[in-house]
Amino acid sequence: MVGIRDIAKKAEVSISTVSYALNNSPRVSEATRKRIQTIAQEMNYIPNMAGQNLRKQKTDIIAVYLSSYQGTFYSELLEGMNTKANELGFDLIVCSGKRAHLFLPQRLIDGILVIDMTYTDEELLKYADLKYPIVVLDRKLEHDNVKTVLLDNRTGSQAAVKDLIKKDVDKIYIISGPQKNYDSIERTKAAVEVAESEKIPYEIIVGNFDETSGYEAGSKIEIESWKKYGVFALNDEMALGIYNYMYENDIDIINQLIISGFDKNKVMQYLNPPIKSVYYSKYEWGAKAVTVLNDLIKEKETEDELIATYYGTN
Amino acid sequence: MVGIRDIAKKAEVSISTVSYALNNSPRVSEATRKRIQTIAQEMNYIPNMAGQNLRKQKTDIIAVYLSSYQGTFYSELLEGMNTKANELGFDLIVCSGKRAHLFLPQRLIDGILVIDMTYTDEELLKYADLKYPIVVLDRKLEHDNVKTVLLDNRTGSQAAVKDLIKKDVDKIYIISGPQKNYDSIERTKAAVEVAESEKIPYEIIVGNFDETSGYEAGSKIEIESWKKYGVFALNDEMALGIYNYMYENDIDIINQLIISGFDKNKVMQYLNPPIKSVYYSKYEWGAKAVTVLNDLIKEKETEDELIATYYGTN
DNA sequence: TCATACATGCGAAACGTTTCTATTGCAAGC
DNA sequence: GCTTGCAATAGAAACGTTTCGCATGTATGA
Repeated sequence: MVGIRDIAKKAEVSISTVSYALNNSPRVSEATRKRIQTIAQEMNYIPNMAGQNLRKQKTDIIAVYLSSYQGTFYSELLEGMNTKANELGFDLIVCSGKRAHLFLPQRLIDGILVIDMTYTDEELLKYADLKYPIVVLDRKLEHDNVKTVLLDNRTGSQAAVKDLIKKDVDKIYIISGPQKNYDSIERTKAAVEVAESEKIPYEIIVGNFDETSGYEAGSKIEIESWKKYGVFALNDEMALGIYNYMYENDIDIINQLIISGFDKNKVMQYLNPPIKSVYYSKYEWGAKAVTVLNDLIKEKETEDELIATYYGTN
Repeated sequence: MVGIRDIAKKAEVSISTVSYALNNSPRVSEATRKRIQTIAQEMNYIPNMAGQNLRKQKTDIIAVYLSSYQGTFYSELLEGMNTKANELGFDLIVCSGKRAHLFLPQRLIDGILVIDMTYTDEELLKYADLKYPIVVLDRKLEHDNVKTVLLDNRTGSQAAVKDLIKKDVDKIYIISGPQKNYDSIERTKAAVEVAESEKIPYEIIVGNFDETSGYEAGSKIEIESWKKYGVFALNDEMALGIYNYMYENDIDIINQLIISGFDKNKVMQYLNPPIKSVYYSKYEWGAKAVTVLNDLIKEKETEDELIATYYGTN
């Protein structure tokens, strides 16, 4: 392992000079800077992060905490985060599971992006009290050191329900996610508002955002043949479950029952008929979240953000 | 930030004693160990990784290098890796993009799992020369310090082609991936062997593992109405592209042309008709890779591994 | 000519741990 | 009672950097 010392020896200067040279500090002359840098190159010097981290008390690494790697859902989000993070001079690492949760207090990373409901609000607020920079994407949290970058669940949900109503459905089923889930609550609220203001009967069935719960929800929908139904599943996994149930039970998914989803998973467009879904740029979502986190870390003024959503097949 | 020093002061012992106590060393008495540990608890002490890493010259972190987060492909693989890594006392982080590539030489991590063709063989071998523990999942590499955990591409491919032949196809199209891609080469080889030994005409169309290239490959397949064709796409993305092309061009995907894929993506089963695909446990693949990496890090004897594949709709 | 300023470089401390070696005190063995 | 041995603890060095404060030498201005 060649270190800064070895370079100093070879270049016959002090280690501090080497450090300054390698960091392009104006405290060394142009000449020695160049000289040292080429020597470092020749010796294949690579700085030791542990040493740097210890001294600098920062790592320029930020992390996303995911509850699981499952699901196609995250890919685009992560791409957005990664690109923006690199742009801002950070490395992004992705972690899942409770072990990684020590990275932040252990100062291995400079900040976190949370989209993982297995972390409780209390836990996160505790970290926030300790001034660790945190951005959450999966809940609303009130704290000076925590920022939120959330979806505009309202607009998309409203559009979805209005679309169902336009198709002349007689009743709308809203298939919600877990009871305390922020997105689920918001989407439900917006959907209910539209249904009520348009005076369309509606019913809420509680699911938990996975496909099985959608399937089960499907079985709870009572279908009378002379009526037409709209089903607004609050995410696509559940929409898929409902689709499967209806398909297996020979329900006409165009004329008798219309399904709308949320998230615009790729699968939806391969279904026959395809299912409309609320969509938004996961890429932009991820990028925005990182931008806000960066502001937090650099102690710039920063605001909570809202990511726009749209509705359609697009 | 409460550190080991603060605890020492409070407990009125030396910092070395604190360190021993916190690490459950037998060098301190049971009594003081307990005493110090409760004090540490009370003070909310969390060890500083930078300090530990610097001193211990290791981090107990391993990383997966992915070329992108794109695609549902990785989810299960990562779950397998993560679970096994935690079991073995490691944290797993997921990195994508060229920036992260310094983590290893910078000693931020103890070893890497590579499934990212943007890293060249030379690059990896250079690291291997430096004794960094590396496991590759996407190529075959001959080096004492590099182990491979690969798919058994042969068995699955052979089964897929045999299945097509059993369906009485008159000709088989093999849609390959990138020319130098290890998996693609192996799958092609195995497929060709079967076709030749069974004396079925075949043709290879070069794709690049993405959906578009599959679509284009589809357009290159010349269909004569009195013949029946088998198409073996070397991954599911391309199979999907072909499916789309055929669907748009009204080709009968049951009687005129049969598509087989590789990887068993979730989407495949929602297609109508569903497409058969070669499958294998990505979870097991990931877990095995981590096991081998662990052996390498701990300098245990270890072997290259081969992950079994199967064929079907299951 | 002398004081001042500045460019350049050096030495040393610091970051928070772990772990080797040294010291102390006490019990056991003769 | 005196050595020996061991358990328990303390001291100090080390890991690899960065950065503060200081020293040196040279150029500048009056």
